[in-house]
Amino acid sequence: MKRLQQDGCGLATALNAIGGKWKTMILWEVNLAPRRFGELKRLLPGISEKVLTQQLREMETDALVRREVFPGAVQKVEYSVTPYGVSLNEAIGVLSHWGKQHEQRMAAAERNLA
Amino acid sequence: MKRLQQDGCGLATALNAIGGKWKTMILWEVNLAPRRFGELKRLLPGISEKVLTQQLREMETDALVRREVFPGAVQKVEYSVTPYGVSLNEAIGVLSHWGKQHEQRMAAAERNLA
DNA sequence: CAGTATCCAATTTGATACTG
DNA sequence: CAGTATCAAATTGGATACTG
Repeated sequence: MKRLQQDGCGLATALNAIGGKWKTMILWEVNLAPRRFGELKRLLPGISEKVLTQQLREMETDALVRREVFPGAVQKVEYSVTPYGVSLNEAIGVLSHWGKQHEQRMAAAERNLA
Repeated sequence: MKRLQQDGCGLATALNAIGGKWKTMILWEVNLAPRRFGELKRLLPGISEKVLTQQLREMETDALVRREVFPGAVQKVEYSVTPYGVSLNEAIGVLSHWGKQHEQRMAAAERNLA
């Protein structure tokens, strides 16, 4: 992900954190429960392994998720949300709420173009 | 702008509304005061006329901004924020706030990669 | 299982010249 | 002034095969 330029109001930082088509959904899933790599792949139909890996690595760098390896006969890696991730998820919730209130209207506006 | 698929939680709607590199800044500017096309071009260094036009049209479709033409010897077009735009701007404010609180930490994390 | 490595396609953004 | 029209460049996302 290319990072946006800082804008002095903090928004670029937040948008960088959720940039990429899947990060908000990944954050949502690991917020519900710790998830394994394969589990996330299954929960996010359509995502490729490459992209899932990329986004997880970036979120790990941003300390939104934590990656833990459990050694064993079968390798196991678990991704869980950090307190930072929890707080970001809450901020995102406000946006979701806005979207929920406006989705009917926006969808109608789109349709009226056709 | 390609629109995201609806996701049932409203987030896609909100992200579509602010999708595109410049929409949040455009919204911010017209929220401060009604702006003319040329004024926005000046206030958003680096944006091309094509992109500015596109994003304004989409925001107009979504009823986030209102476009008014004032006829005269010299043509004048003014863009102003709508109540919908105001409410979206407030939701975005929450994200900005999160970003503001985390930008030092995130910037440091980025640096530690190098 | 949990990734990497490649290669490719789709989109988005940008530069620029032109117009009513 | 306020755009349109083109063409090109930059990114991102996706499909797939392979590995420890």
